[in-house]
Amino acid sequence: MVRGPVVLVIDDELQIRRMLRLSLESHGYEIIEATSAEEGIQLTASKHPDIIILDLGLPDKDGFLVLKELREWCNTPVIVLSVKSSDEDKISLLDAGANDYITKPFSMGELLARMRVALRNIVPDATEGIFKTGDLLIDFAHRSVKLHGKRLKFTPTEYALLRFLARNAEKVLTHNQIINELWGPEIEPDPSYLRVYILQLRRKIEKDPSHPDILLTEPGVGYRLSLIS
Amino acid sequence: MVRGPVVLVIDDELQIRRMLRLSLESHGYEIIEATSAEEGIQLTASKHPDIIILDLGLPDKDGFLVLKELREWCNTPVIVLSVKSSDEDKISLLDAGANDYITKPFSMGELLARMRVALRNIVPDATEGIFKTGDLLIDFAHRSVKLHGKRLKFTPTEYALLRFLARNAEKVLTHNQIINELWGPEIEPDPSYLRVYILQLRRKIEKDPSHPDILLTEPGVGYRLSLIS
DNA sequence: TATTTTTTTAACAAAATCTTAATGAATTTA
DNA sequence: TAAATTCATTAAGATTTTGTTAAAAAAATA
Repeated sequence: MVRGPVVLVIDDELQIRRMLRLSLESHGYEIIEATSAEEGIQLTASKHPDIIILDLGLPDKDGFLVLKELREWCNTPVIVLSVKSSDEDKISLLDAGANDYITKPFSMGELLARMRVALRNIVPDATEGIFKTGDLLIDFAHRSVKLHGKRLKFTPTEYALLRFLARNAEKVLTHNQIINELWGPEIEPDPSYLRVYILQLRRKIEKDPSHPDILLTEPGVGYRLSLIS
Repeated sequence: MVRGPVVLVIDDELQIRRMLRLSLESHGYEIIEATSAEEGIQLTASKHPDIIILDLGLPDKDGFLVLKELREWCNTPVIVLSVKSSDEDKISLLDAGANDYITKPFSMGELLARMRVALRNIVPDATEGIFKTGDLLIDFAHRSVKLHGKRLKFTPTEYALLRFLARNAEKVLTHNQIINELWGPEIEPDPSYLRVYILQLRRKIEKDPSHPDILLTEPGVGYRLSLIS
């Protein structure tokens, strides 16, 4: 028996969940349901759905934040459902990583079609979930970094830098690319304090910070996180 | 200079084209316009746009057929614009390969956001941006150069020179062409230190730097990177 | 508010790169 | 063949970039 794609429906309204379950199952999908943001995030981590339908207006957390949190470590397609909303909301959700945005009431046929679009556009991502190089292990879902099995602490900026480098392992990232990623395009790209952060990361993850094995300098260009088997 | 993504707008209405051109250009896109389906298909083939905005209701051909035809040979993202339409039309267009569907009148912000979604979902072609000759392999996206699978280091100028030569493999490049590319047109074209860099490259990529196989001298003219199978 | 943590700035040391110049080898020209 | 031109090679000083430290400023936490 061929198992269809697994859909995670995150919605607190029973009506909608029931309706989606019926329609989706009759189209060969397998359904998982979450009734809160927290549960939704947990199920995403544990069940690895193929696609997520996220209703806005959950009781426990703003949909925008849910998406942001998900996108920190996974890029499963997300289709956002919402009663109605301003253009700004739509835009910010799409930019936060939503694949599509559908306004209620919607036609089931359209939702199904847009799900098919999202599923066929899946970007294969090698660095999903867990990253490993040498003795360093990063678990994006739990925002945890371990060296020799021992957990390390990172400030938000340090972690953002490490994550960006890890997501682009073996790729040379220019100073500007890194600064844009961390501080946004408005900030004057002054590499001077990028160096400070690089040093701080090296002090935490390298055996000998002045002779790095993992976080390498590419002189005149930027930095690169190397993959060590 | 960074060139923005190239957008092909296929629309017969001057008003819409003008509006899109203004907005998109102000957001850094480069615009190509087609006023008919036929022209749109031709321009897609000749100009290789990064994304296509296809208005339905073209005079010469049904939008659905245009999309079908495009999808036979290319998978550039297509966003469909349309005045209004039935759910079935939407669904059949999405299933025919459209990445998104927007109903007129639409908010420019939303169109831009959905374009960003479509552009970030593009699956990068792994073999694109990779150059190979003999045992030498250059990955432009990663800025990595490997010889026998071992990564080599290059200074910014060395890399710029190697990249320029590789991008123009088998072509004889004059001293002036190379110097213009690397140091800009203001610099007095003195070939003397181009030689220094050529030597440095040879030392890194050639088996026997004094009898180069790859980076060849064309006496009296310039240099050439040869392709070895 | 006081304390701690994190971010940002600034200054100097260290390292890498760029540029120049000088010399010998190879090639072309007279 | 000798002279002239072009090319290869080396090395060293100048310049730019990066590493490192420490302290001030800002933000978060108690």
